[in-house]
Amino acid sequence: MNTSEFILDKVAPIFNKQGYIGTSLSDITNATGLTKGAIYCNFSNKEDLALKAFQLNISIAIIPLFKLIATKEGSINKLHTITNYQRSYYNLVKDRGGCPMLRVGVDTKFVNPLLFEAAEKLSQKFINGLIDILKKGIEFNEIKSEIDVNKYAQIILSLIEGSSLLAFTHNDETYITNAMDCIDNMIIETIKK
Amino acid sequence: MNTSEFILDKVAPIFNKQGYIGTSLSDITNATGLTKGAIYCNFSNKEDLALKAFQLNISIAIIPLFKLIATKEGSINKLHTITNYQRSYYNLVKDRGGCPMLRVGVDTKFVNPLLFEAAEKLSQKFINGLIDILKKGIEFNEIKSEIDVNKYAQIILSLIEGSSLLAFTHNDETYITNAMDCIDNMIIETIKK
DNA sequence: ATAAACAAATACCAATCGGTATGTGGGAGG
DNA sequence: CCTCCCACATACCGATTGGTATTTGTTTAT
Repeated sequence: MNTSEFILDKVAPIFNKQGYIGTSLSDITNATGLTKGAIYCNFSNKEDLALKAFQLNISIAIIPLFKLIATKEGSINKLHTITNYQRSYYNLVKDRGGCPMLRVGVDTKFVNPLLFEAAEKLSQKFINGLIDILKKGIEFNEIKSEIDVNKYAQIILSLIEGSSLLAFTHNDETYITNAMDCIDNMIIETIKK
Repeated sequence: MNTSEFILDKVAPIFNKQGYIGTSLSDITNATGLTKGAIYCNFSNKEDLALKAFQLNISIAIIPLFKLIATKEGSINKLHTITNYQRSYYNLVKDRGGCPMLRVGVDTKFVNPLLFEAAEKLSQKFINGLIDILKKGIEFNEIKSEIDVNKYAQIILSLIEGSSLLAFTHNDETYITNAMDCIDNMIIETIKK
């Protein structure tokens, strides 16, 4: 692990907990034990560091899910893979300050266009992935053809993000497990053939 | 409208857009046209101002829903009142930076315990209200007695908050309307007798 | 052996942060 | 008419902000 990776490893959870503006250069130097000289030798500025910290956070929290889905066959199976992944999501990100997509999405919209765009794109990628799963499910006769794929994709992601938010505001994992139960037992049951 | 109210009126949307740390005293003086002397004459400090700005934001965005529910009779009717209110929520808060409960919930957890506690309590009040509606629905034979009231309360609020988040990250109101359709057509239909 | 290249530390910068102490002008009460 | 009071403005405070220029120390290549 080189110095850049070391810095990101120490700093990514802080950015996710305190936000972009809420994380100062002294927070960063304190956490790493390095000086500003070292930070600016490895990153062009605070925004660059924050963006790469966000990428590290999602590479731990969200990208593994995308990769996991890709290995699975069948739309219903892929959807259950998502809910199953999400059931351990609370423990996965609890020490890192919660869902990074959620954090950056609300935190940076009016404050940092670059970071917000990254969160927006990731969220759109998630939606597109869900739409793709549903469309393929219709194509391969797993899912009813009359359903609005866009609508169900939005509902599923709303449940995922909303339950993640509430789980962390109340320190209560059951928000996530109950929301995933809803997807498994109600939503998937009504859309599948 | 006195000076305190004038300040809060100008400042509350800014706090909701930029967050607690992201809103500086100069943001506040610029927005109001007043000086720091006037600000600190009406509020004891920045935290006090932020807390009262949050209370103003929820008095516009969320409290009206609570009051509206109280005027309605019947659990199913109350639930539809919530989804109906939420369908105009995007336009209600779009110029104010989105849902204040969501904003403060993610923004202040590791940064400002006082503000976070306020958001946490409001969120819990929302959940308790939902639980109460569901329990009364069971009591008065509107809702199936075997359902887990806590679970459905969590699911409904997850859909509300999650769809609000996504609507604002993508500037797309349909996230909310589709999530409310889900509550109206799927969730309420499966829990009612 | 020496010089170039590099990463990191040190020292420093103007600007801004939240907050306070003092000044001031205008309205109310005697 | 005077004085007190109070809301707000002005001026100022130390601390911290993000960022940079320079220095130091080590490694590498010639």
